[in-house]
Amino acid sequence: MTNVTIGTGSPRRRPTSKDVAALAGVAQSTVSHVINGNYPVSETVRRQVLDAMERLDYHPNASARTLRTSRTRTIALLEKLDEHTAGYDVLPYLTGIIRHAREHDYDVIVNTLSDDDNALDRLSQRMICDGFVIMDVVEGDPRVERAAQLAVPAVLVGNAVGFGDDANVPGAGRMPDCVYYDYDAAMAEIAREAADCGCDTLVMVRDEPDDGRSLPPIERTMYDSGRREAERLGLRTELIVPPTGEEDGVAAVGDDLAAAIAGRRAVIAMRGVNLGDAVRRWCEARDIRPGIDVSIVAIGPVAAQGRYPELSYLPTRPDAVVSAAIDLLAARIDGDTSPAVVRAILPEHIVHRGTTLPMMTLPMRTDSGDVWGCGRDGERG
Amino acid sequence: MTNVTIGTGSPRRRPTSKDVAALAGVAQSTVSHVINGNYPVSETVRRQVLDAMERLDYHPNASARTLRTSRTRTIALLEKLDEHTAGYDVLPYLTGIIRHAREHDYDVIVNTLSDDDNALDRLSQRMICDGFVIMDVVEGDPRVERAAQLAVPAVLVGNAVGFGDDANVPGAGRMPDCVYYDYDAAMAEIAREAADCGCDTLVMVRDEPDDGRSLPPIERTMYDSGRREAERLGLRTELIVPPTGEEDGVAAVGDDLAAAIAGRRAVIAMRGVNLGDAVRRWCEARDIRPGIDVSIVAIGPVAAQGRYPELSYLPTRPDAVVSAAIDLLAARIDGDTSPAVVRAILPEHIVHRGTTLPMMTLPMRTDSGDVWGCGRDGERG
DNA sequence: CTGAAAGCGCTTACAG
DNA sequence: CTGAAAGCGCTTACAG
Repeated sequence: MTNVTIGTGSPRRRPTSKDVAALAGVAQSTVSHVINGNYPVSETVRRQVLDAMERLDYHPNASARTLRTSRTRTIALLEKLDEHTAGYDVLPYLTGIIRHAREHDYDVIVNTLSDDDNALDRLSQRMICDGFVIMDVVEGDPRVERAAQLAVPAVLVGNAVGFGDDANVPGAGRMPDCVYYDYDAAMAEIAREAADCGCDTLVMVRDEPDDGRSLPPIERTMYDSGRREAERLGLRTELIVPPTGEEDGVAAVGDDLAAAIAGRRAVIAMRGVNLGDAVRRWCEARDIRPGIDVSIVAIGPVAAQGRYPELSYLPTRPDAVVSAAIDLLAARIDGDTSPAVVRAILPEHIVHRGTTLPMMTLPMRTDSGDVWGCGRDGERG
Repeated sequence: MTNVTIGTGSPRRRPTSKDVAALAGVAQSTVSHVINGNYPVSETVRRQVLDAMERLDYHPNASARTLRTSRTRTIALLEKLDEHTAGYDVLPYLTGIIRHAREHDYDVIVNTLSDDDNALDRLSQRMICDGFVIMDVVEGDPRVERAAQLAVPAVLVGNAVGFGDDANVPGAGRMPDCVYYDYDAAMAEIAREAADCGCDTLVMVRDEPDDGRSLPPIERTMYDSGRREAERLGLRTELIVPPTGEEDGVAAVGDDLAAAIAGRRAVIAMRGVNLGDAVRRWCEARDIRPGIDVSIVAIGPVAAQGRYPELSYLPTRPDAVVSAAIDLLAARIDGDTSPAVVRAILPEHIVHRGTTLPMMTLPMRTDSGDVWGCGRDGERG
C-alpha cells in the first residue's frame, strides 16, 4: 500500500522493470525473462522477481513493450452504426468480439463512425492496432481493397462481398479473411423443417425493399436459396416484399400475406426478429393463430430470446461467427500466411417457441378436418 | 507508391522520423518540431519536412510517442452489456462517446464484459489508456472507489451514485466526475406540460419492478419528483408497477391502468420507449386512442425516432450527456485538477408525435362534451 | 541460468 | 531557428 497516491500529493512514479530488478537483486533482463517465460529462469530467482513485482505493484508498460515488439495487443473493430441500427443485432457481435479478443489477450478499439473514412489507415499506419475486424461491408466497399493493402491483417465479418467469383482484389496485397453466417443455408433449413412436418407453403417476407440503396449482400441470395430448396421438396413458395421492415410494412402487404397463407399449411419465414414479431402481431390481430394456424420463423440473433420470448427463430450464431473471426485474425497476427479463408457459419436448428409448434409434432389438418401429428420420417396421410 | 507491399514480398520497413529527417536534410528533432508545432520552424524547412513525410508516406508511431509523452491518446469505455440490454439505448451513447473522443483525437477502447472485473486496473496500470468513461454504475459499485484511486481520471456517465450527500469516497484519491440525464427533472417536465394543457392526471408506469435487484438509481427518485411536481400543479398522480417492462407487464396491470385513466384527461408517462410502445398498443387494443383520449409520453433516447415513429417522447439527450462527459475527461487528462463535477443534463421539451396531440393545442373535453383548444397561458374554462 | 548492452521511434530540454 | 543527445520502459540477441 505504499504506492497509493494520497490526496493531492504528487503521484509517485510508476515502478519499472528496472526497479523490480533492483529490488530483486537481478538484471532487468531477468525480470523480462520471468514475465515472458521465453528464457529459462531458476525457481529461486523467479520467486524473488515475482515477489519484488508484487511488493512494488509493478505492471509492465504497454507502450514500451509495443515499441520493442511491434505488437500492440489491440485490435480495431470497424462497424458503422447510426441511430437506426437495431441494437440487439449489433450487441452480440460487439460483446462477442470483445470477449474473444480478450481471450486472446487483445483489447478492442471500437470505431462506429460512418464519416471516419480513414480510421483504417490511421489505426494501421500509426501502429495503433495489430489487426482489424470490419463489419457491415457492402458491395463495392472501398475498405475491402484498402484492407488488402494494409500492413496488418483484417477479417471481414458478416458478409462475403467481393469474394467467391470475384475474389481478386485489384492491385497488390493479401485478401482479408471473411466469416459470415450463411443466410442461404438458413432459409434452406427452414424450408427443410417445413417440409419435414408436412407444410405445403413457404412464405418469405423480405426484410427490406429493393429501394435503390443496395440490399445487404446477405439478402441477395437467401430468398432464391429458400425457394430452390422449397421447390425441390415440393413446397409452394411466395416472396412478399413490404415497403418497410416494420409493422407498417407488414400492414401494407397484408392482403398479399393473407392470400399467401389462406387455406395453406404455411411457414412464414423472414430475416429479423422485429419483422417476425410484426408478422406475429399482424396474424394475431386477424385471429390467425401462430403456432396453430401458421408457423412463423424469424432468422435472428439469440438476443431475440429476451426481447421476443414467444417468437420461434433460427439463431444467427453471432458468437460462432465472431469466435471464428477472432481466431482467424489472431492467427494472422501471429504470422499465419496461408491463403485467405472464407468461412460460412452454418445454421443449426430452429428454436421452437410460441409461433411454431415443435416441427416434429406439429398438428396437421387433413381435408376432412382431422388433426394428427407427424414424425420426421414423414408418416403422412 | 514505392511503399506498398507487393504480393508476398517481405513488407518494407515503415519509415521513421529519422528517414524523414534524412530525406529532408534536417535533424530528427526538426521533424518532430514540424509535426507537433511546439517549436518555431522556418517556412522553408517546414515545407521540406512536410514534403519528405508525404513522399515516404510517413506516419508517426503511436507507441513511441506514448512511451515518450506518457499519453496514449486512448480512452477506455467500460459498459457492462448483456444480451438483454436494449441496444438502441446503448448505441447513441457508444457512438456519441466515440465521436466526441475522436474530436479530441482519442481512440476508444471498449470493454463490455460483465466478468472482466479488473479491466479498470489492467488498462490503467499498464498505461493502455489516458482515462475512463464508466457507464451503468450501480449503487455501491466498487468501480467508483476504484476509479478514485486510479492514476488516470475517470468520468461516470448516466448515474450520480455515491455523489451528493455521500460524495466522500473512503480512502484517498480524487472523486471521478459524473454526468447524467436528469430523470427527476424529466418527469417534472412532463407533469408541467400536462398541467399546461389542462390534464388532470399523471399516470406513471414504472419501467421495472422493485424485485430485489437494485433499481437503477435514476429510477429511485423520478417518480417522486413527478408526483411532487404534479401535485404542486394540482394534478392527481398514480404510479403503476408492472411485473415486467414489456408488453406482458402492461397486460398484467391492465385493470389498474384502465382505472387510472378512466374518465380522466390523463398523461401516461414512463421511462423507456419499449414500455411506451407497449402501453400504446395496449390502449389501441382497448379502443383508447392515444393522442385523443389519452396522452402517452415516453422518456427515451432519440433513437426512438426511428423505431417507434408514432410515439411522443421526451428525449434523454445522450449526445449532450456524452459530449459533456468527454469534455470533462479530456480536461482532466490535460491536467485540470479543479474539484469533481457532477453535471445534470436537463430535459428539453416533449417531442409531440402520434401519441400526444401538440400540448399547446390539445383538444379538451369539458363536462358538456365541448372540445376546445388551450394556450400555454392557461386560458381555460 | 544470468546480465550488460543495444535499440524500438519518438520528444524534449539544451546548446548553438 | 536548428541539431546532437538523452531517455521514455521495455525485449532480445549475445556473451559469459
